Amino acid sequence: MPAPTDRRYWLMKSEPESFGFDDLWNAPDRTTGWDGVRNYQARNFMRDDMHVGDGVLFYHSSGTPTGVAGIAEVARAAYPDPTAFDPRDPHYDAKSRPDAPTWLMVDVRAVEKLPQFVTLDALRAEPGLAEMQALRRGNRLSITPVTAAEWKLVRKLGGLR
DNA sequence: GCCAACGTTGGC
DNA sequence: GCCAACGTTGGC
Repeated sequence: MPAPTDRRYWLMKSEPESFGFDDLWNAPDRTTGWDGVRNYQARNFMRDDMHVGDGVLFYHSSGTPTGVAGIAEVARAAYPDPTAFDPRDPHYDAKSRPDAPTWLMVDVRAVEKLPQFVTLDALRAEPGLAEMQALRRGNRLSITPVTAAEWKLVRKLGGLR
């Protein structure tokens, strides 16, 4: 674990129809590999800024409702995403090679269930979250940084202290 | 280096 | 299903 002051926070999006927070909670070791990221900004966050122990807001996108469903953490730092090497995989990318991987992934572990699901409406209604990157208009990044203040507020909205 | 076309994301 | 927003691609 990094020192508390080094800990960073993230919001990571997943579509609950394919993999939701409950799926993570029920997974072996409550952990899964976050594969399939094919966006350079998101990759760079994983490669350059994510550390084991960082906090993760597990966000359900395209769900009913959308919002933060649970608390997770980074369980393994960035490593090559093998789905990019498999021609049969929907996330296959010929330009990513095992000797020079383009795409990376991290492992994420569920840590706490939220007593209350934090809907997108609830996030938008909170003045302290007005600047949160994931809420900015037109944002499509699947991984975005969250400040320590935003992290605390979202936890509080979810019924945690 | 510009920029139009295209594909994808994600809220509604 | 629609569509705004945005990243990527590729012709020039």
